[in-house]
Amino acid sequence: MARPRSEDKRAAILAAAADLVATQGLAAPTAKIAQHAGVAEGTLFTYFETKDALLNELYLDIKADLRGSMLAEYPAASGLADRLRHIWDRYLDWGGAFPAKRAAMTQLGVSGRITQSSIEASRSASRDIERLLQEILAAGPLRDEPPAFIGAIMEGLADITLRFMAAEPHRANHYKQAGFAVFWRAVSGG
Amino acid sequence: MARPRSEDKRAAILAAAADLVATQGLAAPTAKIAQHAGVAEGTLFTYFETKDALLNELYLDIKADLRGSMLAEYPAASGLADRLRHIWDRYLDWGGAFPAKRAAMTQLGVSGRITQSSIEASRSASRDIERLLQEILAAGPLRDEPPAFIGAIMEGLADITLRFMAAEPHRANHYKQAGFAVFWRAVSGG
Amino acid sequence: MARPRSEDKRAAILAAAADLVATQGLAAPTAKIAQHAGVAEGTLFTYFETKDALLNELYLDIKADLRGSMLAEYPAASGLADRLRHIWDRYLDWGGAFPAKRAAMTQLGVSGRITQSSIEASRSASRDIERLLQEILAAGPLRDEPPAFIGAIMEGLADITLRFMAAEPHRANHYKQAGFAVFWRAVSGG
Amino acid sequence: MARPRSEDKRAAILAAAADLVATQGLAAPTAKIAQHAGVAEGTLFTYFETKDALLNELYLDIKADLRGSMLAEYPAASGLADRLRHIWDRYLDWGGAFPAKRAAMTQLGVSGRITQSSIEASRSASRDIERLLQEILAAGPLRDEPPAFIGAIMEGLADITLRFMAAEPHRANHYKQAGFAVFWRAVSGG
DNA sequence: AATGAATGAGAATTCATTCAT
DNA sequence: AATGAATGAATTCTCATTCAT
Repeated sequence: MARPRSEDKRAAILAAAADLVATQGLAAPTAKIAQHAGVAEGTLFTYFETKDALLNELYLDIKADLRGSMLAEYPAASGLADRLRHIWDRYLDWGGAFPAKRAAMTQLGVSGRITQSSIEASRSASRDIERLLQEILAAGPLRDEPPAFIGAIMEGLADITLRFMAAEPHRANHYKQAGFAVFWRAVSGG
Repeated sequence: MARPRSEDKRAAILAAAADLVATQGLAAPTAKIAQHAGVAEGTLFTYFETKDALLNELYLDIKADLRGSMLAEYPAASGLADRLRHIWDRYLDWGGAFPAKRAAMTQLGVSGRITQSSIEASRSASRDIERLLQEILAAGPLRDEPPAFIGAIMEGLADITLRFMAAEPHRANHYKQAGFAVFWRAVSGG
Repeated sequence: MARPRSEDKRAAILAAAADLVATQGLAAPTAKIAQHAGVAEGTLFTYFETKDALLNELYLDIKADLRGSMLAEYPAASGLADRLRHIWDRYLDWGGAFPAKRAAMTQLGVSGRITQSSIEASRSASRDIERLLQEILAAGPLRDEPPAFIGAIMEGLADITLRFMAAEPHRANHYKQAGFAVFWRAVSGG
Repeated sequence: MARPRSEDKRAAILAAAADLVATQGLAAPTAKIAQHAGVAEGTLFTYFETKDALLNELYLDIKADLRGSMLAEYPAASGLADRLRHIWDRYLDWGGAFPAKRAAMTQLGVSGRITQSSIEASRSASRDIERLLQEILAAGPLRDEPPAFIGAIMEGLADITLRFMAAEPHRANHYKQAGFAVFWRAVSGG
């Protein structure tokens, strides 16, 4: 089992899962996911051994996608605030561009169905970003906190910001700025 | 004339629901909730018309509980930082004391099964606290943001802090302080 | 148990049962019947030991009611056709006046929940009418058939007639006549 | 490519449903129907979306079966009485041969769970027979009544006849004749 | 490998009946 | 006697997973 042949199908199933988990939560039936992906019910299980396996792979997939977005065109040579701003903006842009992925990520995050090892895996792949954050903030008040704490704060503030951006689209830009200002103050000390 | 409905049973069902939703998510079966509460399966439905009704009432109940905790012994006469600190501490103490309620609240919050009217109801009951926050922060950089935004930031940062407190209990106190410091900087500008 | 005190309540329960059985079939919940009758759920069971007992008593009650209607003002001294017509008219008038009773009677009749002894009881009480029919028809082609057969034919034709009267109210009178003509030909031989 | 849906299973489920509805009424559980049909509980729902859908298809199925029986070997060239007698006999033979189907048909007919569109569908398929009846009876006293009225009369008298045939099997033949005589008089006027 | 029918263990409710008040 | 809360078996339907084709 689990001997995928077509990478396309695998991707289609993951995308369908993201969409349905976003809109219907974890209760989204595998049958619907398969249908949405354009494959047969049974096919889903040749790509993912169980529904939980699918959810875990979806989690890793989305996290990797987000990471990729944040690191693309990273201005390594710019100043501290610019680099932080780059990461922030990329996070929010990604969240705005792929609301289903973001919503699915939230669902999965609190679901209790993501295994410890998936969490570790994602976290260790995020080490880059955390190191970045840590380095950026080495001079600030959070210099002695674990990078995961700083990462969580960014994620949390970004999520809230995205929520308000979505709720009041015409003020999206305002919230994007305001959110960053909050984050910047929180981590830089002013 | 007949047996009156028992407030105890209602409370037991809500408590059981909080526990099970916290550990197993929204998929927690009503049968298990009833059993956990020490009543028959059918009894649950004499107190709550449907599972969704139960979840909504649980949501309101938990929110009200948290509000009560935050406002108890509120030091209305103290200075700004003290009052903010009171709210923060109460939030975290409550979260530490009732981890199941907190976890259930998170699950319910992202579940999509809480009706708009439940959210409104809870929000309007929270107006007090939001007004408080807003008043406290009237001089700071967030003075022009909607109180809900400020409330969400507090909630978000408090949740993250609680997560780290739970993960590293021996450093709980450290995180409580550090979290408040982050919050304070975020909203006060220094 | 089953020691009724108020004849009114008993009657109210029977009436409510007739209404609900007519509209919702035998699946009509006892709780709804009780509510409709203005008594508590439990009260129903002090008047009728079980739901089946209620249904059987309802059956007998309706049958007795119908019998009463058919025999009232019976023109014993008139000619054959007049007497038959009287019975026919009374049946249809009753069915038109109490559609719920008639519908309930139909439901109960095919339900398989009316005991043999209820059926006997009702039949033996109908002996009067059957004897009447038999006597009336003593000269006709059905003179050697069991009275129950003749009774069933009348009931069957009357039910069909009522159905068409209900479906086309403006032609109700026409069907009443036409139905009788059919019945008369069937049993009198022309 | 996968196992095709089996017409046999579908038929087995319908047959099981007919049997159980005949003996236990509409309350017959889907679980028992499935078991009786030799399939898993869930399988029933791959062939029929809901229990109501099953009941409706059962209704249509039985009606079609009966229609087929009545029209087989129809002696189109014979005289009026012969043709009518053919239809009558076929109806009674069918009812005697498939008592479960007949009983189920009765239950379904009064259940209120057959949709208007099922009734229409069946009725329009019966148009042939009704036209036949009407044509046959064109010269009689019912020539101006709607064919549905005539059809209902035949059905009603046939059902009663079947009931008496079943109750007194040794006189079955007698009732079959007597019933037809009643019908013939009723519709032909002599 | 792909399909979708088959499976049966649950899930949320309902409801006749009992029983404490 | 009257009430209506309490009970738990029974019901319809869903869904992850398996398996014949």
